[in-house]
Amino acid sequence: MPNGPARGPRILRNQPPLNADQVVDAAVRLTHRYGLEQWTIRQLGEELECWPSVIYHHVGTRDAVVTEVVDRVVGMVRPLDESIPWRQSFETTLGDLRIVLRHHPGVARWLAVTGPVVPAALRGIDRGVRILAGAGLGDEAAIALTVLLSSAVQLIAVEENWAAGESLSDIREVLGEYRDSATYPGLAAMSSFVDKCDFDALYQYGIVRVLDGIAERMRAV
Amino acid sequence: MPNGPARGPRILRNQPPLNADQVVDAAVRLTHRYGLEQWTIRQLGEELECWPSVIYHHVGTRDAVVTEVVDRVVGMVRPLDESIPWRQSFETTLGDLRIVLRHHPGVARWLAVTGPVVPAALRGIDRGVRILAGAGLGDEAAIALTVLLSSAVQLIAVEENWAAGESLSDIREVLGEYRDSATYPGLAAMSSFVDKCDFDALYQYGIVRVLDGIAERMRAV
DNA sequence: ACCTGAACACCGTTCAAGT
DNA sequence: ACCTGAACACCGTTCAAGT
Repeated sequence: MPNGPARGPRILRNQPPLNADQVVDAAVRLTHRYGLEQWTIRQLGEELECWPSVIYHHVGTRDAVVTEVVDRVVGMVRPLDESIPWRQSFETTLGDLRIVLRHHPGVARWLAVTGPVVPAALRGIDRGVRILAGAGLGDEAAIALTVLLSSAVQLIAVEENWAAGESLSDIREVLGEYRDSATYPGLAAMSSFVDKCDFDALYQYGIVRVLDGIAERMRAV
Repeated sequence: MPNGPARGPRILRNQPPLNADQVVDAAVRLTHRYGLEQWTIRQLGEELECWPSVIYHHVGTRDAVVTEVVDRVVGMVRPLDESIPWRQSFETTLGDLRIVLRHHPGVARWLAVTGPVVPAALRGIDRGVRILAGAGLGDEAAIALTVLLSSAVQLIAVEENWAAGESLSDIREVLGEYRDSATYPGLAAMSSFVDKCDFDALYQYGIVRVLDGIAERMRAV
């Protein structure tokens, strides 16, 4: 008998040929289940009941698969509405962005790190810049949208990370020691805030602060 | 003769024993040179002329070494000054933060992802919360500081990433195709903004927007 | 206490060979 | 065209053995 656990797929493919779409579909499923960086090419092969090399044949490297997954996920976000006031349009779409990204852990972090460089994001960026420019920001629209979007995905990434609590030094654990500290009242306040864990409020607060800053800038320009 | 390249350190240690500090020192050097996530335990062993297992003996896992590096780097940032107006104090320290983090690539991203959970950051957090609370934000100080800090490290991480241009789909390359697009004027504006690459301006703009938002909130509370 | 050196259980990726 | 299956060159980590 062969020793050790099976390395390849347990069931040999006796099925119609795979294509790139099916590979990315499976990768989106694994991302939903485990997170974008929590699955391996070998796991994806098991999900598809194929050898890892088949994935390379249809899509390419792991990075290429990941980029396709992000593109799919970003494509799920409802686009900005140009027929309503700029602020309301952004609040709606950014709220929807959070919902979609929370269903696909790790994608927010990827966007924060890599930037929104997938095809599905480009339409939204174009519209976002035009809306901000039209609302009075003019040439500053691009930089303002960059700040707004990177703040949004960063806040979602922070929230995912706090919720997971996977890191070596978990933030709640570290701050918990100062929960009732009289010598460090600031840390005590931060500790109780982190304990409450109100992520809706964190996201809302951050987005509103940036939007306020942008609105003020509109008045000044 | 032994085949293949040497796996272990080329020169055997004939030196005084190592300690944890020296291991972290070396890791800080490698971080400065290559970035926090660009060196391996084996490379660190070569830098120290020791076997990888020695690192585990003195410090622990790679994550533990990384956390120590981040602590050291955060400790280099000039602390918030409580004797000047809150806004000036933050602008100064956040400017210094950017300089320090840019000298140690990858640390900004680690802070963005993991949160400022290293000992060296706690004093700064305590002071930051107290300053904001005293300036009129009261109970909102903790959430506001969270938003401000996460925006700052995120903007620095973005800047490092754009400068490196390491990712599969480089942002300049992707946007470059729309540089003179008439059908996507928003993307054209974004492309020319990214091309200019004025990172000082990006950081400054983002920080000032968030500070403006916080200042407005102070007036409302 | 500190270091040696091999070994383990993973990775992503490549490639000649099969059908 | 698409899939097989082994192999390569890495990782982080562990551990018995040496001094």
